[in-house]
Amino acid sequence: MEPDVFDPNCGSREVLGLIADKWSALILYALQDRTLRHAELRRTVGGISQKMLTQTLRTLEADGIVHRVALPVVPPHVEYSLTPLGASLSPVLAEVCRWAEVHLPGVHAARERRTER
Amino acid sequence: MEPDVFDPNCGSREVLGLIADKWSALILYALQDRTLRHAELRRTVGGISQKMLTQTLRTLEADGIVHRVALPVVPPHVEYSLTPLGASLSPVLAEVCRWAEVHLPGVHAARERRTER
DNA sequence: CCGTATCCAAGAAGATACTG
DNA sequence: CAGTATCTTCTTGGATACGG
Repeated sequence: MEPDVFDPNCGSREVLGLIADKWSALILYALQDRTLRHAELRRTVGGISQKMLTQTLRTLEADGIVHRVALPVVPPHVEYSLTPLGASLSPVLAEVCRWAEVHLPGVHAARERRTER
Repeated sequence: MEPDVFDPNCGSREVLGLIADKWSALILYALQDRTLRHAELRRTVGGISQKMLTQTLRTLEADGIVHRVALPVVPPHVEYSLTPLGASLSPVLAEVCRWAEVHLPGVHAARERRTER
């Protein structure tokens, strides 16, 4: 039985949903090859609210993508890093982010071609 | 001025949003290196409604990712294919889809480790 | 065959305030 | 510092019916 993202009943569809949200890709991109604390992540990923950061991190953690370490000190010190599974996904999403950065002019050009009609 | 997906005011953020929806990645994946008609696309991408298919195609078209050709015949015959811009994005998203298919077991395993506690 | 229009439900996401 | 809780707003997406 082969996984098939085109099959709506296949679990890989949910996995796709994992990254088809507003923040996951950015967080994974930020965490590739480094460990960041909660506040650092929040500063890196511009515009994310604390709620969405925590929420997204929890989901990624539950799916084995992100590893969370809470040091029992006061004030709290929590570190986030990628699991091996996350490390395998990160470069793929980083590619998507890079594509967005590189082809931004192309998309803008296309949008303007539309509006000038 | 360099594009930066971490900057909430940078246009590349919108571009990311382009693909951070439920269907774009699947449609792009389905269209890589082939032309499909509306109904064929709908059959290929399992579970998509006609509304979401049309809506997503329109957005992709406006952003210069998908090319639409409507042949003036009765009954209508409409073909969708990728533009060069779309062709540059397609392999990146295909990677994401393939990752989802390949690492599905890993994600499931992580989820089960959680629930057994 | 392909597309549009409308209505409706569910969930995403932001703002704010509060706790160990 | 990190996280939770609650409330409200907005968007997404599905169902359905109709039109060229």
